[in-house]
Amino acid sequence: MPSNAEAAEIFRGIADLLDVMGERFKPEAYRRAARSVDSLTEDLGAVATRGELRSIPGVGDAIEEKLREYLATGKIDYYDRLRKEVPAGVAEMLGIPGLGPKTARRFWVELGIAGPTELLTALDAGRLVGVKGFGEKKIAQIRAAVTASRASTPGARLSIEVAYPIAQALVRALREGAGAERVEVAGSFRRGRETVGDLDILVTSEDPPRAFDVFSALPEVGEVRLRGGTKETVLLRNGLQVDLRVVEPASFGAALVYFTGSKDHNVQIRSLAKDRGLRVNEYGVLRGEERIAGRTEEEVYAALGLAWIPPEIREARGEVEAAARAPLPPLVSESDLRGDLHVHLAPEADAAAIDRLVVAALDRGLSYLGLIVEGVDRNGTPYRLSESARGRMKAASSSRLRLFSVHELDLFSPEGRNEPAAGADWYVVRPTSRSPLPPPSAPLRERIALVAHRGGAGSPNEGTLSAWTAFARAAAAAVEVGPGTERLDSTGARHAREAGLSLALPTGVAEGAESPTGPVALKFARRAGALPPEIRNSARHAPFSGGRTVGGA
DNA sequence: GCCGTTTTCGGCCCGACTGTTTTCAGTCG
Repeated sequence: MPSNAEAAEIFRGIADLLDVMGERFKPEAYRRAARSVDSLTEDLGAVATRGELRSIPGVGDAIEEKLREYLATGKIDYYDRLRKEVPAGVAEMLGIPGLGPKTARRFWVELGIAGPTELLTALDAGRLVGVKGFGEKKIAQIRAAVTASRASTPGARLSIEVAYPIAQALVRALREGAGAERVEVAGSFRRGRETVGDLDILVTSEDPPRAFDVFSALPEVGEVRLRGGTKETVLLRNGLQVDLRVVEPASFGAALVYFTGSKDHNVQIRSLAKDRGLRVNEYGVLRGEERIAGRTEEEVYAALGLAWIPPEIREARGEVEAAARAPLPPLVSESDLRGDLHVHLAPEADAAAIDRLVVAALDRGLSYLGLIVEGVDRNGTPYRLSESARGRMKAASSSRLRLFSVHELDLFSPEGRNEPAAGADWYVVRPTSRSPLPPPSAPLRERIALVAHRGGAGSPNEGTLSAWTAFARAAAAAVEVGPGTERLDSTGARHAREAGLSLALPTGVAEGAESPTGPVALKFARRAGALPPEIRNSARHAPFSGGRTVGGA
């Protein structure tokens, strides 16, 4: 069964092998194609059927040919031939930090070292001593790296909702302790990718060494990997790598653009700059030696003739062309949200918990909440909100904040409930089987607030996603976006938008001020390019009432 | 191998950091 992920994986394998063989530009070409294939919202097979493989960024004649071969046969002959030329272990050595293609090739060709295991043996036998370019420190460094990469799993990425509180804590500590005026987390974290490989933090500071000292002394920090005049790299105790860079205020915007990426986005704006006789680097936009922009991101984009581009969509998917034509329409932001359709409280939540929730919701400027009073929890155990909490709901509901009761229904479960029970204002439904999903009954359809995904671990595959969005369309219901396996990630959200569905965003209001749920859900929706009118719980839509959708999409 | 309203051929981001070096190569992001 061919899959987009497998095709991308093969391309990355080809890139690694070409790297070792000393090719200059082909490896990047294959990696670019791999990234594009990974970010598709539909199966390659469907794209191929329409004859549109060439429209995928980074796919030209040669790679289109290889994609067709892969779809037809499940493999790519070119890859198999490369693998015969280069031992698997040689490419594997690229995974060792600090060891790149040049070194891997030298080990293989000059010393006959064909993998991490042989490398370790060679190190123990002292075979690297006296080899040109390998001094004492370099040898020690390689030994440490090869040992460490065997112990840990290199390249492991952390989910953004796990990284979120860590990033918040580091930012707070830098603001308070290091005298840093501006502190910003850049990189894929800022772009709102589902996972982050490391954190890139930018600060402005009069005294970089002090900022580094304060940072290295934080309890989260395990070891300092390297420290220069402007950059420090540390490894947190949990294994996450964090880069801290000190930037002057006049360059802060340029540095933020540069380190936010994505790589493909940066390449695109650089080549645009070049066309205009300009140069872009992390210090600014330069005409000759003169810096014409750099303090803010807006300034940097403006100097290139572009409107400011939100970080979440900087993926070289047409956003640069759009920003060259006109200002981009504002993506959904926190201030657009008017309510939450799907609030979970613990089963033991009492009347006081309702009161706390009301305060939190009013603090955030929300005007309605849909509270789950009955449903099924993640383990399939029936869930029911306590009597005292349910009793308090009526009294606590006011014209400033309306509280609605919501039933969660597992559709097409063995018990097979596809009919609304009495006593709920609206319903959150979770399709539990794959296609074909029969559409909901008419009385239920009227009162579905949103559809939540019920998947196993990881993102749903395209088949599941399609069946699920088809069901949501039949129900005229919004689909929920955000972290966790019961919601759509940004790729799923993009798919849903393309299918014409509106989205529902959790606010995390019941989870406390530190909860990553709301901010992460927002990033996912923005990454999918969602505008306020497409969000069911934005100001553009009134809440459900009397069993009817008001202003629904 | 990809890409182009200034190119169908000749480019392809560029600077920090480290280590091994007498001026630079490799790696990384």
